[in-house]
Formats: sequence, C-alpha cells, structure tokens
Amino acid sequence: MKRILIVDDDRALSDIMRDMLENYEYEVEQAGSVDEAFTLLTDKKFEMVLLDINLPDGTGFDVCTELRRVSAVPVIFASARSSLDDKVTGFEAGADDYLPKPYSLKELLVRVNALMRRTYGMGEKEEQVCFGDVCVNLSARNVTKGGQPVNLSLKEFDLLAYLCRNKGVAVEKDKLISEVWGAFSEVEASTLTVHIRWLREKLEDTPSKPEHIKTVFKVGYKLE
Amino acid sequence: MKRILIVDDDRALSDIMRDMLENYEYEVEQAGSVDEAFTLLTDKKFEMVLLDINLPDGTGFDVCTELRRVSAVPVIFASARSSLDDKVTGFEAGADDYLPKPYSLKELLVRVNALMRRTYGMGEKEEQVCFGDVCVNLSARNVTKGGQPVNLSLKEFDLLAYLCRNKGVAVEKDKLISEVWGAFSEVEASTLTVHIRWLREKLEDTPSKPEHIKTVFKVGYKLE
DNA sequence: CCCGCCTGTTTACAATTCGTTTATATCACA
DNA sequence: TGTGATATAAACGAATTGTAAACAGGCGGG
Repeated sequence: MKRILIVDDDRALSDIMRDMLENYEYEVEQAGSVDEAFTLLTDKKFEMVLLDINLPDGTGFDVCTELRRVSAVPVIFASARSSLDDKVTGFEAGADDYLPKPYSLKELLVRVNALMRRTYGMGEKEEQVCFGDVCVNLSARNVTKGGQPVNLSLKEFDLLAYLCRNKGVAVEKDKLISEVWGAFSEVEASTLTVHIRWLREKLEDTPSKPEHIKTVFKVGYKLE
Repeated sequence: MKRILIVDDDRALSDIMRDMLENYEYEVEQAGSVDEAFTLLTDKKFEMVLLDINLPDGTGFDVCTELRRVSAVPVIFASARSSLDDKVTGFEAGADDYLPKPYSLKELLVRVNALMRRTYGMGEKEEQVCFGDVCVNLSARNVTKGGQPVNLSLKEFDLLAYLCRNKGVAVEKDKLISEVWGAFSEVEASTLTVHIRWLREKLEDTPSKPEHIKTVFKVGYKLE
C-alpha cells in the first residue's frame, strides 16, 4: 500500500483528490501548510508527495527543495501557477512532474500511477514462500536451505514453485504434470516421481522421511 | 552520455528538438515513422524515447505498447493531440510523461532531465555493488578485482551492470539481450554466451567453475 | 593513407547438464 | 499378507552451454 501526502491549502480540492486516490488504493494524508507538511514528513514515510505552490506560510518550491536534501521521494507539483518559469523552477527544485490547475482528476491519477510505476517498479512483487529452513523466491528463481543457495534445475524449480503456490493443498499428479510439463504433455507419471525425489534429496533433511514434500497416496503431492 | 530517440514525422520540429537536446549533452537519433523507429530500436540501445502520436504508418501508442513488451526504457509522448483521452491512452500504454504540443522547448528539456534523473539516479551518489573480491562502481563505470582495476569493454560492462542491478535474481537471456543490446535487438544468444565467458575470464578465480556469474540452465544467468 | 589493435559477432566443435526412461526395491493400504 | 503404488538408482540421448578461433568493422597512430 503506497502512501501519498497532499500539500494544499484548498481543503475542498484536497479532499476531492484524497477521495479519488483512496479509491485507487492509495493511502492519503493531507497538509494545508508548509509547517504541517514538514510535521507529517518527519513522522511518516511517504511514497509520493503532491505539492501546491502557494501556501499560507511559504511555497511548495521550498518544501521540495528541503525535501530533496534528504530524500528522493517522487514529487508532483499541482498548482494554479502555470507559467513556464514556475514549471522550470519546480523541476529544478527536484520535482518529477508538474500539473497546472485546473487539471482533470483522471489526469492527476494517471500521472501518479505512471510515476509510481517508474519509481517502484512495474509491479513485479517479490513472492517468497518458506517451509522449514527452506526459502523459495519465486520471482528471483532462487532457493535457499538454511541460508545456503540450492541449485535446482528448470523442471525441479517449476515443480517446486507450483507446490509453493498451492502450499498446504494436495495437488493431483495430473494437475502437476499439466502445469509443469504443459497441458498436452505426455510424460509418464514416473517422471514426476523422479523429480519429486530429487527435490526431496536437495531440500529435506531426511529425504526418505520427508517432512514438507509429502506424498498423498493415490492422489499426488502436497507441500506443508 | 545518454542516447535519446525522437520519433516524429515533422522533420523541422524534430531537428529543433535534436539541436536543443544535443546542446545539453544528449546523443540524439531521429525516426520519422513507426518503421524507422523499430529499425533504430533494433540495433541500438536508447536511454529515452520521445514519441509523436500521429505517424505516417501507425501511431506512437503502438510503438510504446510494443516497446513495453520488452523494455522499461523511459517514454515521453509529445503530440498535438491533447485530449484527456489521448493522455490516458498514452499513460496506459506505459508512458512516463505526456506533453501536448505546442510546448516550449525549455519545458521539454526540463521534463527530459527530470525523467532521466528519476530513472538513472540523482547523479552524485556512487552506486557500488560487490561480490567476492570484485567491486563494480556503476556510476563511475569501473571495476576492480582484489583492488586491481579490471578493463571491461562497453558491452561487457553493460552486461555486468545489469546483472549487478539484479543481484541474486535469475535474469532471462532475452531480458539480458534486450537490456544490453537494445529493445528489439536481434543478436544471437551465442553472443551473450561469449560475453559472459569473457566476464568470467576477467572476474572469476576459476572461470570454468564460476562462483558468482552463475548460469541458470535454460533460463539465463544470475549474479550471486 | 595504411596498418594494427581493440571490440563485437558469428561459427564450429567439445563438454556438460538435464530430463526421461527403465529396472528393481520398498511401501501403504485393504 | 498381497498387490498396486511409490521410492530409489542408474543409464542414455538430446539439448544447452562452454570454449576457441576466425572474421569484420572502427579507431587511432604512424
């Protein structure tokens, strides 16, 4: 959940922005002055700051400049001041975008989204599943046991990954084969058996008495 | 030196943009059509793409969408089409900014600078990644092994740099090629293999038993 | 202007890994 | 205890990767 700070002394407008951003699963806090902004920035970490320029006790430029001394947090100016000079000043103060009022809320939203995407990644969330002393990082494709990296082959990893994604549930052999080898694969069930064995050899303390990669008789396998 | 691709069929305007950007130490290439854009993207790597929307043989939206399939290169739309719908379409296609014509050149420049800064770092801070007795300074583009400087060629360094930025994760061969050789590059996978080999020869104690530049069979490579 | 060096790409071949199958042993349930 | 299901071990072939060397283009120095 990304947190956004809106700094604007027009409370009505600020509320509208807040409502819209909250609809899109951002967490929003509001400040109406430079002072209030610094107070909030001191307390909490924000993933983005939206700045008006004209504030009762200073300018958004000042806020941005100060902020940049200590932080690279994304900043978007949103202001009624729309001259080129103001834009240049804003960007030179370290802003990432500048949106002159009046703007459409939709445009604000897509720009916020674009900057979030650029700053925090295209949404590749790091998925990690652990059992016992084994950690499986699904996005990085690496596995550790007791902190030590474990080398798994392609099929071994894919198989383990599918079990991880269905941790706790018994997966039928047919299902495993079609997920790992492809829907119309014609490999024999024994192939699956062998790969399970190799996983156990690499990941279980006692491969012949598996504690995590369990077999479900007549059904398939289950990760616990 | 950052390379920028301008895609615009208005050659006069394109030239003006080029001149200005070159004054600010960017290296610029120009394309006047979708086709030309793809050609350039096939054999060179760009750090940013400026896209017009109306092109003789397609739209900038198409270029952006295709590009986003394989690359996270920063994209700015600059177009006479200034409706909200167009802006939304542009951002949804994966753009980072949208600048309606007519715009001032100065504004284009500060937006380019801001996006470069956001994407490639705030300049001064030294990014350094180490593994074993090897240290890679990403901003200074130099590498040491056991304190001794190591000479890497351009491609060798780019490849290593990308692996460093994704230390610990298995990077697919396709991804490596599109990041190092350019979005639509058509170099063969064997070229990648050879460059990996050279890196290992220069950085690994026992190149044939690499401890850090690991191969992930059928997938790609990983830095540990 | 020519030459040699450096870089990058491709090619050909060697070495290795991986996945599958087969064969046999062991296990779980009725 | 018997029988089908699963585990274990090993072997083979195919596909992937490593290696070395040749080739081409660009650049700078003589």
